[in-house]
Amino acid sequence: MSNDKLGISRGAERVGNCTPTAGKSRVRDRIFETACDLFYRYGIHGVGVDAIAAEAGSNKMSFYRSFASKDALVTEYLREQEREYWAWWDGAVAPYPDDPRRQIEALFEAQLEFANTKTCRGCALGNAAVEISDDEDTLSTLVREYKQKVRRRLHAMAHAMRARDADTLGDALMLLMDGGYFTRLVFPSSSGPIAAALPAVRALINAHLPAGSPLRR
Amino acid sequence: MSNDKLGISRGAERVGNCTPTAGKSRVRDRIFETACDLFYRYGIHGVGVDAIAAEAGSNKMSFYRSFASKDALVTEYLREQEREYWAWWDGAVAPYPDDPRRQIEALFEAQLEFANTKTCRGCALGNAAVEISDDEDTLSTLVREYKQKVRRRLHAMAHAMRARDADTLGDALMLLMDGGYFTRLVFPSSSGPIAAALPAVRALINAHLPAGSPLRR
DNA sequence: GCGGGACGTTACCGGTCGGTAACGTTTCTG
DNA sequence: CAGAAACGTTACCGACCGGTAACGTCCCGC
Repeated sequence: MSNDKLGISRGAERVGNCTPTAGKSRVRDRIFETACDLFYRYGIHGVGVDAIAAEAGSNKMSFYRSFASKDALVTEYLREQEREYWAWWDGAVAPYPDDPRRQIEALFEAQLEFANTKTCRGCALGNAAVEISDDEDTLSTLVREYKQKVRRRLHAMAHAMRARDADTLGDALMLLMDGGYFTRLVFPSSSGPIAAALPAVRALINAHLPAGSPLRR
Repeated sequence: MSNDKLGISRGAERVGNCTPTAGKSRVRDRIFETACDLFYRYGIHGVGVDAIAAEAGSNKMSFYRSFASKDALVTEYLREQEREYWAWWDGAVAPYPDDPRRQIEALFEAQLEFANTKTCRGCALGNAAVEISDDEDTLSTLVREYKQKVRRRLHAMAHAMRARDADTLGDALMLLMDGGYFTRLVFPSSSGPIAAALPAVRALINAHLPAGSPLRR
């Protein structure tokens, strides 16, 4: 009777010999994924470690064997969100190398697509900025540096287009993007103002390109 | 027989036979103002009733003599924020009746001015949307109706300008405005992207006005 | 088969949360 | 002046918070 009838079905991914560095604790990953999900849905202050561990099918003690504190988990959560965000960004931009205008449009197209998903609750890092106070140093600097990086990237893309007032254009793009995330919290799917981002982006870019630019459309 | 126990006096209106000591700082008002300040600065979930009462120089018991629950206080806080917001809006718009374009620009000028204040922490109602979950019905509907009203007003102003694609223009303005509030949480004073809102607004309006419109600038 | 690491379980800690009871004290007013 | 609001103070409640100790159990690699 090798039939495993336990309620919690462990994955069958335990194949062959496990490399000592790869077979890290499985509970930790489950807890972390659950934490990311709950933090994004209910906010950092709205979820306790007990709820996280329970939702992951574990318990608080196992949680504290994998994470030094809730704060450490939150930090890791924010870092993971940033990592995924840049992967998403690069993925949206990759099909159009050397075409900064198309890249920007692709970014806002991808954002609209994301806003259409049911699980979308705006920008995780931006939402964290609302919850955390300025005196929480490690968290707030993490969020601030993320936002600064977004800004720099948009500035760089505007410059690559040879736009006049490129920084101002980049800032305006950032306002449209963050405004989309912000309004998405209230307006379901893409029925809200976020649908107007892409046409606004196109109009703004045209307004910042010289009359004879080949990028005008 | 009818002994009025727990008579919620509710008597906030000093109208009528006004006693000469009108305007005495009632505890309820002090608590409420303190709560509004703390909620705005540290978030709704970040402040407890004990801290509110203490900061107002009172105590928890007196708090619960004036408010049925923390939830009731939060509801009143959001309503007050909305009231102040529309007063601010009307004040910014009032100098330019029958000039919708100038009204919109005045709104964004006022927003930039507000962003320059030290106490600015973005949009109170919008921040609340991040903190509260969708299943908190009264709060979330309050915020949603507020945002819908903002959207309708911007649509109306865009229509009043005889803009083509007026709703899209109004939505884009909303994105710029909310993006300004959102980014202000991270970028201090008006050194952030919010400074680019006004030029973007002007460019977008021009792009939505017919070639011969007298409102083009 | 044996040791050890990963994991579950229970109990507990001090603190804070929203909320209440009972009782004094001040202050205004009829 | 007397009464009654309005307000302050202390103590308490159950629940939950982040975090820890001790112990039991399983399972894997040697």
